[in-house]
Formats: sequence, C-alpha cells, structure tokens
Amino acid sequence: MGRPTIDDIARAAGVSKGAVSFALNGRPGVSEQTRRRILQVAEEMNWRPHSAARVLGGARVGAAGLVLARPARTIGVEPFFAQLLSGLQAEFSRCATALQLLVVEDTAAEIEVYRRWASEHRVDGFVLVDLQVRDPRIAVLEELGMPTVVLGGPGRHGSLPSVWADDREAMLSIVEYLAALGHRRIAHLAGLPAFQHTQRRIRALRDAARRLGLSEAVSVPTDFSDAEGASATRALLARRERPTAIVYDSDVMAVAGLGVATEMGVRVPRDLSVVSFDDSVLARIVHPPLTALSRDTFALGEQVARALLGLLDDPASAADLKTPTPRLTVRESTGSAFPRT
Amino acid sequence: MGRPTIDDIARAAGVSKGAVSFALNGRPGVSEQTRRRILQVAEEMNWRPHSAARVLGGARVGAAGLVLARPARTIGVEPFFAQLLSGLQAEFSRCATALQLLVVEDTAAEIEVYRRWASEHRVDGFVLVDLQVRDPRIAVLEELGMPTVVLGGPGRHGSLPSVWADDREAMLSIVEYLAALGHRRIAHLAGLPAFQHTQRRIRALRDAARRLGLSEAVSVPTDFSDAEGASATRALLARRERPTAIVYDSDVMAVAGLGVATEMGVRVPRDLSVVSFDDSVLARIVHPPLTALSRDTFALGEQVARALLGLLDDPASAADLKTPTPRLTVRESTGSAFPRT
DNA sequence: CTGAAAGCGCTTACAG
DNA sequence: CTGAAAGCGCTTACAG
Repeated sequence: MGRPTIDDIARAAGVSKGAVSFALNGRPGVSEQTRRRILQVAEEMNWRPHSAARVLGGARVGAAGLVLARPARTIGVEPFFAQLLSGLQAEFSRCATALQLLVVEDTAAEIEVYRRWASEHRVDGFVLVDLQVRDPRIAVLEELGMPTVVLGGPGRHGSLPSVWADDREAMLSIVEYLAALGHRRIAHLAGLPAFQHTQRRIRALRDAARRLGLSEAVSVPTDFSDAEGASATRALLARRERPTAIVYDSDVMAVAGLGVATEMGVRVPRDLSVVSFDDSVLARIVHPPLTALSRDTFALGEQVARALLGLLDDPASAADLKTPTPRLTVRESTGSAFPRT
Repeated sequence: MGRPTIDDIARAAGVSKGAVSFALNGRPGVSEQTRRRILQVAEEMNWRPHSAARVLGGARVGAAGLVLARPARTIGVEPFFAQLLSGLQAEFSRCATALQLLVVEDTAAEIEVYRRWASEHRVDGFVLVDLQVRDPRIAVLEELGMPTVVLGGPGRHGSLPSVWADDREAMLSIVEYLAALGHRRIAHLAGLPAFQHTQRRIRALRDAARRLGLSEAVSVPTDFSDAEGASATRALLARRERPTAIVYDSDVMAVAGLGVATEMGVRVPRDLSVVSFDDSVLARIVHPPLTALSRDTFALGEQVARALLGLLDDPASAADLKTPTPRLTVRESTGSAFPRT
C-alpha cells in the first residue's frame, strides 16, 4: 500500500475525515480521547500531509523564492553570496520553509520567474537581492502582491520592506582610517555600476575625499570578477603616480589584486595598503591577511529570512530593518603611507 | 479579480473545463479552431496553472531536493560545493525544475527530511552527496523509492545510480608527477575520514608510495576547514624531516597551508611543493598560483542534474556515469625537490 | 462533540 | 469532437 491518506486513518480509527483533520491540526472539535487515538493511528501508519492538497486548500506553500540574474558560473565564486545563502537557509529551515533557488540570465527572465512562481503558487514570498539603480523588479513584485523582502540600502524600493546595512558609513570608516595612516591617493575598485550599493560606495568615497582633502580618490567600476580585479589593479599600479591604498568592493577582487601586487614587486603593506569591503575566509587565509570590513553575512541572511517569515505571518508588519554597520577588521595588509624604513 | 482558473477561461471561451485542459496541454480532443480560441483567451487572461492542483492530480512537482548535513556556516566556504550547486541549478532550471535546498545538523536529521519530503510530495527526486563509508542514507532512499542520483565513487551505493569521477586515478597522477620531480617525502592533508572519497585518496596515495618507493607518504585527516589545514601544515613543517611536497584535499586548505608556509619562511616551490586536489578561482589568484587538479565542477553538477532528470523521465534508465578523470594543471607552486640554486 | 458535504484547481476516463 | 462527472487529499463551514 502506498502513502496513507486521512481517509485511511479515519477508517482505521473509526471516525470521519473531518475529525482526523481536526485532531491532526490541533483544532477543537474532537474529544481529547478521540484525538489521542487518531494521533496514535496516524503515527503508526506513518502519515504525513500531502503538501499539494493543503496548498490547494489555501495553506502556505512552505517555500521562499530566491531568483538571481547572474551568470550561473559566478555564483560559486562569491563568498558573500554563499554566506548569505547559508544564513537564509538556516533561518528558513528552522521554520520548515524551503528555499527555492533559481539562476537566470537577465533581469527580464528574472521578472518572468516572479510572475510564474507567483501565479503557480510555488512560493509564499520572495527575497530580492542585487538592487539596481532604477530597479524594474520593484514595481512587478508590488503588482503581484507577493510578500517580498529586499536586501539593499535605505529607501528606493517602493513599498517593499528592506533589510540593509549602512554602506556609506562603512566606506567612510575605511577612508578615514586610511587617511589617518597618511594615505592621500586612494583608489576604489568598485563593483557593477548598475547596483545601488556600488553607487552609494562611490559617492561616499567622493564625499570623504573632499572632506578629508585627499589628493586623489578614483573609483574604477568592474564586474566583480577576479579577472577585472587583477587587470584594473595592474593598470593602477603601472601609473607614474600610483595610489598608496586600494579599496576593493569584494574579497575575490582584493585577493586577485594582492596577487598582482606581489607579481609586480609592489610590497603590501609597505608600498601599498589593501582593504577589502568583504571579509571571509578568503581574506584571512592569504598572506598577508587582509584588512577587511567585517559584517556577519550569515546573520544578515538569517535576518532577511526572519523578516520574510514575519511578513508572511503578518503582512502589516512590513518595516525596514537596519543592521549594524560593518566594522573594519585591521590585519596586516594596511599600514602607514610613509613607512620609516 | 484574483488569478483566473480554467473555469474562468471555459466560461469566457464558451466551452467546458475539460476542453480547456485539453487545449492547454496540447492533447487531442478539441478542434484546432477551438484550441486556438482557448489559447488566446488564456493568454489574454494571463492564465497559469496552479501547480498544487496539478500535483494533486499526480503530476510531477517540478523540484529536486538537495539536503546537506554540514554546519550551515561552512557551506559558503567551499568553492567546490558552490560550483556544484551552480551546475545543478543551471541544468535543472533549463528543465523548469527548481532546486530545493536544505542544510541540517546531522545525518539523522537529513534522513528525516528525505522521509518528510518524499511523503509530502515536495520534490520529485533527490541528489545525494558527501557519500560516507557505510552510508545509512542509501537504504532509506531505496526504501522510499524516490528517484535519486548519487554523486560519488564507483560502487557502494546500493541500487542508486551514480555520477562519479575517478579519485584514485587523480591521486595517482599527482603522486607520479611529484615523484618525477624528485619528491620522496610527500604529505597528504586529507578531508573527513568518514567520506568514501577521502578513503579512496588515502589508499591511492599509499599504493602509489609503495610502487614508487617513496620514503614517506603520510595522510593526515582533517575536517576540511582552513583552521585545520593551517595547523596541520604548521605541524608538518615543524618536523625535523619535513615533507618536500604537500597535497591538499581542498583548495581552501591549500591556500591556508600556503599562508602558513609563507609565515614560517618556507619558500614555495623552492622548499615546498604545494598541490591542491581542487581547482577554483582561489587556487588561481593566490601567489604563487597553485598547481591543482582541474575538474569542471560546474559541468559535474550539470551532469548529476541531467542524470536525475533522465531518471524521472524513465526510471529504467538508471546507470552509473563516469566523468572524465580530472587533469593536473601545473602552475607555480610545484617544482623540483632538488632546486639547483 | 461528531458526521456528511462542498470546495480548492486541475486532469482524465467515460458518455454522448 | 465535446460535455458532464469523478477524483487527487486535504480543510472547513454547516447540520445534527
């Protein structure tokens, strides 16, 4: 015999389907004695609910959707993203919610998936990441009326609640630290310029540079890849007047940049200070270990998941949540701009 | 008005629900003209099937399950795993199949999830990874009768089909290469001893050592973490007679080991050759770049997904699939055991 | 406290 | 070629 249904249990326990349903769901409507008998029979027959039947009746699916428009091969490369995924996953699984993951080619395809999953009732809500400057996904998700939590900066995401960290403050703290070490020519290897957080970091650097009177503060956009991180570093270090410090928007780029410096005979931190905007095992295990902005990306993922779960329980609970501003962990890749020796 | 159902379409098109279903699914039973009209109405009303209703009727869920028993925080660390996930995901999404991901504490919890997802009809099949020496999960999955593809070595997985690469051949090729460079004392920083592939690599090293007459070939088990990779390397390099080459079972450990060597003033490759059993961006971007075993992990993930999709279409198609043996990519971290200078 | 019935949205034999 | 009906497994008002 296949999987038992509540019909089987009802028959075995000598009650109606309705009674079984009440007992199994802990609702009033059956006597304590009957409830116990039913539960025992269900246990013995190893019954589990058929999720599709419940969903058809209007229950929650028990799944959250995460759709990413990136080249599939690059997903495995970014420690930030992997950590985020772990955190999301940890919190969701605590609440018996699965994470449905899909990687697509571009934003148009991503939007199509939102539409499809929403109308097919595949997920209960979405997590939106990689917020763009004029993000077309916001309006679509609002229109679909699906509970959605945005991982991104302050404002700029319509009526959708967000969980965010203060990138601007973070960048300011890096630049102030470097300026205090005497650095006056600072370069910034930024990520994709279409991302909101990239723009915020670029603006923060520019503002800090003006305020602190730096002689040079240039932001170079990249695609976040180690290849562009390396080539842009090479170009910067080949200049007559090269920067004495470089801030990298990701640890993969920072490590690639460190490799280029070593290859070109530029000593870190003696000739060049290196700071990574992301901390991870990568930043710790290279030599010298990298000064990096430490944020608990795993915890961030957990918070995003918790926000979405809260939204599912109570749609009125939508609110923006600011997470602690990342702190700078100083390791051996940064030093004075004027070493004594 | 909410999402349209086939009832709405039937009414709008002036036909029965059955006719709509036939038209939408491309089955015979409606005239070409009626079909076109129905499809047009469905398009206009922006109809999509409710997946739960289809599943309840016996259709495929359109999801594959991947359950991992690892500390959630470590998932983000391993490039191998992240690449595998990308590959799985890429192939599944091509066939409109979602990947349902769950990370649990231990094997017991993992087994419980298999039982639950199977009886709740949450997924159509499973991908099984991290094969253990006496793996209790095999019997459970066989009993559940769920289509499952194992990512692992040859044999040792009951009746479940597998996709595997030849770890033994791979290890032999590394040791032969090192021996040809004159190395006679080779250490191996292995992974978790409970894993089948760890055991296979350890045995391969031992066999090769005997055949090639190496004076030392020790395998040190670890938990795959950068911390143990570093501490075990430190212990090995502190010996009076230290190895002239170390083979690391993962790139994270190899990079950590490289850092330790630098820190201890052991020059790579002059004093120590370093080989990683995993290749990734990590191995490429450190300095010196690491000689590593290159396998296309992304493609491996794609193949596993394809195997599972094939199994869903035709349960009789179960067969083991051997993937190409990984090749050694020689970079700058390996050299002669007797450098001239 | 319990039972019989309708309904969620789709598919599919079965009559016409 | 088309329509009316039953069924997938569960939940939930509605009578008793």
